[in-house]
Amino acid sequence: MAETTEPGGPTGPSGPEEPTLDEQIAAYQREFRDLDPQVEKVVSALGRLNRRMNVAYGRQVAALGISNAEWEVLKTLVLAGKPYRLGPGELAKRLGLTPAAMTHRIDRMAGEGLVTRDRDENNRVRVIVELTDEGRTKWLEAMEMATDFEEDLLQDLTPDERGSLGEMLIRLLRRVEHAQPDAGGRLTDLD
Amino acid sequence: MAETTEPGGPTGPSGPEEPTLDEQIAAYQREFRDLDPQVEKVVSALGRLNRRMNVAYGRQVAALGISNAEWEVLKTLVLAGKPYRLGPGELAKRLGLTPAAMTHRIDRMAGEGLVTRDRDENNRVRVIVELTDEGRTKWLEAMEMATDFEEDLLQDLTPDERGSLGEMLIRLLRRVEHAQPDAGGRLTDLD
DNA sequence: ACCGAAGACTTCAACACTAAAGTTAGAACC
DNA sequence: GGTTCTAACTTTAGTGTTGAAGTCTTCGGT
Repeated sequence: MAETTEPGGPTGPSGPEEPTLDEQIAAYQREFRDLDPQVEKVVSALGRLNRRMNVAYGRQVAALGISNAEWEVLKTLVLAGKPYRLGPGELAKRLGLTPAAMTHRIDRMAGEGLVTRDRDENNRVRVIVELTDEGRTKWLEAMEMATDFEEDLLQDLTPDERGSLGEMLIRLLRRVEHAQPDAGGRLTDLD
Repeated sequence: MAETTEPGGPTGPSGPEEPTLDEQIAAYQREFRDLDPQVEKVVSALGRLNRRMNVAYGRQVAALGISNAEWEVLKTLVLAGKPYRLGPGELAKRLGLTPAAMTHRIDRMAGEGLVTRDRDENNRVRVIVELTDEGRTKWLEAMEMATDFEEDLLQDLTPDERGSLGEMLIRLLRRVEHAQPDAGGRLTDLD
């Protein structure tokens, strides 16, 4: 409830509250002098936004009976274009996973009928993972939900604002990609 | 030189390449008509940017001998303000973890001397996790690296641009928070 | 052709997280 | 004052991921 944390009385049965974004920035400034609040605002908002969005995506695809992880695989295969085929190694690289994790994920998805796993005829070392029709249908359903959600998310922004937001994000992206040439980028952690 | 099954001829010795952001959007438009490229640009850039940033953060804190996950805990405790104390349950809620995961994470961090774990004197059901001096020092070191990185990241943006970027992100954040009142927001998946 | 080396995936052991059941201290009630 | 309820944390079982070792196909030298 909208009650400020009252120190002193044994009033509050509830603990401390999660800080809002502004409170968080104020707290950092208190604890760490050398901080540009404008920079921190952008970075913190980016982080929070992405976390919330991932939670939202996760819930949506869960309604289709697939996990966020599986959806990522479907997206990657579709992005590869027809005939929607990639090897486990390539998939792993694009998804930022180890080959071992990829093997297991493909196992699962093949068991669910979302993809097939076959050896390459011409080179029997290689394995080919291919999207099934069912997998493509799932992708399409997820994509429809996702785009609806994304449209709604950006609803408050004018076309001009959308354009300049996208342009600025891409500039940031370029900068981080230039500084970090993707050398074995494992995601140590989640968000 | 067994070429990968590549439609379009023996183009190159290397396999298919990871799509750039523009290629990705073009591919989605090819596969999925009902797509606003401007929206997709914003969303895709957001996702990629966050992924790269997390990899970067992970590498930086790894240099200090801690994981990204541990850094999150340190940040949360510092944000709580002096005397840098929170219960496992509250920590779990703020980090989006289950209490079980929190127990184990605290175990580890207590073993490393980053936090202490004690029972509350007044209420022996509760446990208090408190940042140690060493933990606070780690946080400070990580914070210095992080802010340097963030300053560098935003270097190409003018102060006006930074302001409007932050403002727009906060608008998006509000929208997603309004739509999703954080009802048990578990991160089903990472990225 | 044969043998060694490299590449691509899989298997194995260890670790981290989730969901659900279990434990224990404090509160509420009669 | 004892029984039951609730809250806060821990333990257990199962899933998913990493890093390292293992397997099997293909390539390159002699």
